[in-house]
Amino acid sequence: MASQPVNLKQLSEHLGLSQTTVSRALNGFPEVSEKTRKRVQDLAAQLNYRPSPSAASLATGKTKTIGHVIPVGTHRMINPHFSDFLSGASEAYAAAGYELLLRTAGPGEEEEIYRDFASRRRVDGVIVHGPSIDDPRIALLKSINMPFVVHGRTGDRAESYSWLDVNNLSAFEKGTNLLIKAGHQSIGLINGLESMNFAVRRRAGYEAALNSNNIEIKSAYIASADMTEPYGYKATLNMLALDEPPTAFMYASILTAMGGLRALSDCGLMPGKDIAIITYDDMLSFLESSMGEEHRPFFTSLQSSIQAAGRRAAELLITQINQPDQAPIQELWEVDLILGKTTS
Amino acid sequence: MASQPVNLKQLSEHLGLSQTTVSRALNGFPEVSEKTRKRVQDLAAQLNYRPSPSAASLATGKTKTIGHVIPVGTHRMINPHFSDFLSGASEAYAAAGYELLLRTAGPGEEEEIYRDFASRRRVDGVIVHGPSIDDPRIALLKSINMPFVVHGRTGDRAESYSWLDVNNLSAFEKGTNLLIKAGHQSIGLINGLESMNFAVRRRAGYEAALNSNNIEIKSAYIASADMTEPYGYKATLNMLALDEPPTAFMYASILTAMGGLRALSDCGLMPGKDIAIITYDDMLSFLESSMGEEHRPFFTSLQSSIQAAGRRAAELLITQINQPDQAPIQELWEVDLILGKTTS
DNA sequence: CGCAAAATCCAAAGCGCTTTGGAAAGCATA
DNA sequence: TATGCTTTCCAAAGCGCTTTGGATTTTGCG
Repeated sequence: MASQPVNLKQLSEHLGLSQTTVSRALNGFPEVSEKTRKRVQDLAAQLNYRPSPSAASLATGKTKTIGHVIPVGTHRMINPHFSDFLSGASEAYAAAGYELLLRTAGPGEEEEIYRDFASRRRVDGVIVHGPSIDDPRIALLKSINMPFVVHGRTGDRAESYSWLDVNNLSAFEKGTNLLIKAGHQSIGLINGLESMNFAVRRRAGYEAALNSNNIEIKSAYIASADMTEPYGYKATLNMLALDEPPTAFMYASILTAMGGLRALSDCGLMPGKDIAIITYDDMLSFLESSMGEEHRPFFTSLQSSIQAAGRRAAELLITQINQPDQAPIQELWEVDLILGKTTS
Repeated sequence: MASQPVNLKQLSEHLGLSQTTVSRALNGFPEVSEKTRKRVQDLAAQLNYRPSPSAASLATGKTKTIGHVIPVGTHRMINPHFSDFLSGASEAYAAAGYELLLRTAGPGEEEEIYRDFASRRRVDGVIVHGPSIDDPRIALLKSINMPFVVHGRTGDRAESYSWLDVNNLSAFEKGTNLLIKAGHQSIGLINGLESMNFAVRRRAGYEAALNSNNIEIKSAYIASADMTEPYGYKATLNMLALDEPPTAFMYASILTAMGGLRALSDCGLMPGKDIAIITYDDMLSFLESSMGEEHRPFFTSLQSSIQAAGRRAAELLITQINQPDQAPIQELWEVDLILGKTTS
């Protein structure tokens, strides 16, 4: 069944047709009759003919490939948030006949990789991960004319390119307000890295809620770093050691929240009783539904699926590649507040 | 500086040389003088010339691309273990001028993807992830003549293909023996999915240790599932609810071990005091060194870097692609037992 | 039936690279 | 100076597709 690969020439000879006609039949051109199209498709399927991507892309200039450049820092760590995003994106690519090229980039390597992609025409477009406050990649990609969609967005001129983001500000404002309404006045924020745009917006939401309730913002209650479990653990321990420790915590990721849990356990504190916790939850699949039990999730959380975001961002990029003159598309997703056991 | 892309023809015209000579100069062929080679390289760098991958692969039949097909199950979850493996592999590819093509495969989709890769000549080779007990992919890849390296291995005839694996059996035997020497007779095993080859070997190591110490193997002390946090939590809770609960636990992954920690905390048990814990640790980068504090790691663990495994597997595959007639290579890595705080 | 228009199909020219089979130039030797 | 080897370079033929411009056949209609 899975015989030797067949090329267009051989296929067309089998059919007694020209390569032109066969190519057009398979690519859905109108100038070929339905009868011959059917005949071509059938034999193509039977001989297991598949067009060579190199030849097709040489002829068309399109690669049907999307590049993902994931930042890995010095320790070459791929944050698990990316894997779920990739999983979603990869699903959308498969559905549209695209493929995903993955590169990891240490600090400062990204620009060179994008230039490389562009000058070799290696990919048709890229997804920009983890935009910083005013990310230089945007200008670069525009200048080299490479289609892109940003997951997240940068500070200003966000209308000039396509992005997909969650409403981080309103999410954290919502969460903080819930804690305040429950009577908390001292709320710790275990934020992500504040050179990242999303972290800045989350902090802004947190501060907006405090301000509108006339609660003083204390820098001792705010931590910022890469969202790992150990960081969550240490930052929580540090704040609990303050003279006036927070009575509630907001976490920027479920990973750091899990570290926080470990810290509470060390201190003999019960989440939901002694300390309230709200965490942002990207719905990382390997943790399942917020580590939920049957009916009630464990964490009270602000949740939005990063996998769904990956899927949608991929779709946006593909439409943009196919319709280059179309105006940039922006999508802002609202975030759900889900009540769990970590707030009373 | 980053001007419009230049092709070979233009470059050779600039130099007053033929395309042949320029191509050979850049690809290190001996029949071109060092003087002209230098001249070619300089101008190529100056004009930012980069050969088109599609054209090169059409001409050579090589794609300089490696495929990774990661199983994602029904919920399309990419286990974070894969991300670290990918990160390591991607580093090796970059160093060797290769690139990484990522596909996710739901249940039963893998075979079709491999066939697709082969008939379209999309990649030069693939890495096989998560081999099951007697994995059909091995035979398939051999039959379609696709170079591959397996991360892990299958049951038998493992000498007939290239793989890189850790010594799961000796690791779990070592760990279990440590617990037995510390006086534990009831040891729970929170294993991975036992359709996976590595999980079978881990269980075999665990049972070997029990057997050689004349301890009865109780099926109630053994759990098996995909290695997620919630599974670790539930399985631990279940065993703790037994009439004679285990006094020690072995976990197949640090993710499940974290779930176990949460279960212990629910039951008011202190790891390292009331209950001993050893976990297999893939050194997932986002959890840092076994969630270690300053000098002493938290978990007592069997550790082996999955990122390093990714790097090495990639290297093995590349050598195999370049030397196709060479005998298959196998590498078995021993696993270190690191003492932490979770065993007294 | 005859003719223009529409429907089908095709030959051949690229796309940008590698590689085969020579040709021309440089060199030492006799 | 002529001879035979190297050295150094080149023209041209692919690799497998898409696409332009044109040829051929079929159809519609008076």
